[in-house]
Parts: sequence; structure tokens; C-alpha cells
Amino acid sequence: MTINKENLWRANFHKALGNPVRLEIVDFLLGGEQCQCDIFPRIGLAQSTVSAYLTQMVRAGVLRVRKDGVRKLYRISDLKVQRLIEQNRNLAREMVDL
Amino acid sequence: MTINKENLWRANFHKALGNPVRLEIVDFLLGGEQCQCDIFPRIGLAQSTVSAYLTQMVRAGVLRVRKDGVRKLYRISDLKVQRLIEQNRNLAREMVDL
DNA sequence: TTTATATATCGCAATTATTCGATGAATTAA
DNA sequence: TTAATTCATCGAATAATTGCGATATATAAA
Repeated sequence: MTINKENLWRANFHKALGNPVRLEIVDFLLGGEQCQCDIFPRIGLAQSTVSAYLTQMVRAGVLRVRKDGVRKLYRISDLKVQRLIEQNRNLAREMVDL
Repeated sequence: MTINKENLWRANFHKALGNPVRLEIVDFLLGGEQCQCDIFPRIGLAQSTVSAYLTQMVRAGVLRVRKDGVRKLYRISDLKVQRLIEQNRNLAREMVDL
């Protein structure tokens, strides 16, 4: 069983997006950079939970952080990631019959 | 917390790809349609495990099956899915060892 | 019909994910 | 300095995932 470093990265990336709450966060960030303090009330889960999710997505390469005083601003890490997210979203729109 | 049907589909799709063994299977299928009997020895996990993984990926819209006698032939469900898989793989190539 | 092959499903144990509240640390405001 | 804000981390409870072997089912071959 060839479990190389690349496939671990890929799996981890998909795992980070494999949760509806984290997708909600990601969708919010498609609208632009936001601080954790604005993200977690919007999401409606505990601050500790959202904090851990954001950290996970940063480690997975989905998001990027920068500090701004006490706050931490999160955004989609880059354009390729954004495109991948949007393609998946479009796929879902096609597949789900409303 | 707005957990709509679309985001559940998206999460499920990513979840299906969020595992290095399942990515191994998917990579094998990028080379063309294969039956389960050829997939599971290549992967090196139990037949029951691979069977469940394949079913999961079909339900998630990643794969497609068709019957051929006793066998079941699996392939990547469509071109959009294939492109998404390849983009993620290219991303990993860039990100790993940098 | 009996046997062999291909796949599905069940129950189980081990690991990982989800989510919380409590608390800690850092920074800014009063 | 004290108080308030923002974020991280810990421990705990519950749920989900991972992977196996055993077994069931369906089809094909003998």
C-alpha cells in the first residue's frame, strides 16, 4: 500500500473541506478576508470549535492567516484553491435536485 | 447554522476523497475503468474494505459503476470530477517538498 | 448440481472527528 | 494597573470512520 506524502496532503486537503460547517466558513471567506471574531458568531458554533477548524484548514492549505493586532484575519489561501472550491460547489448545484 | 442539501453533497464528495487509500483507488481509475477484483489486490486491503470504499465513492458522485457479468466495473464518474481530482493532485505536487 | 469467482453486508475493535465549556495567554482600552 | 476583547488549548463526551474476518448472495463454469 503506497501511502506517499503527496497523497497524504491530498487526503488532508479534502478532509478539511469534508464537513458542512467548514464549507460554511469557506463560503463566507469567498466573500473576502474575515477575522475569527466575525466568523464564529455567523457560524453559530463555539469559538473553540471554530478556532480549531480554522487552524485545521490553514494546516491543510485551504486557508491563510495574517495577524492584525489582536485579531487574526483568514482568507482562502490562493486562486487555485478558490477555483477548486467553486468547481465543487457548481458540481453540487448540478447534482442536487432542488 | 444553515446546513443545506447542497453543502451536505459537497462535504460528502470531499469526504469521499479525504482518505489516502481511496485516493489510491481513484488514481488507479484515472487510468481507465477497472473491476473490483483488479482493484483490491492492487490496493492491498481486504476485499470487504475496498467494496465499502467503492460504494461510498459511487454514492458521493466520485465514481460510477456498471455491471459486466459477475463483475462490477468502476470508473471516474465524469470529466468535471476528473479535472477536480487532477487539480488537487497538482496542488499537492506544488505544496509538498517546498 | 456442485463448485468457483466476484461482490455485499454484518458485527466488532480501534482510532479519529465533533463539539462543548473552562481556562490560559496576548493584546488593547479605560 | 485593571478590565475587556480575541484567540488557543485542554479534557471530556458522543459520534463517525477505519479496517478486519466471517458470512451471505449472485453469477458463471464444471
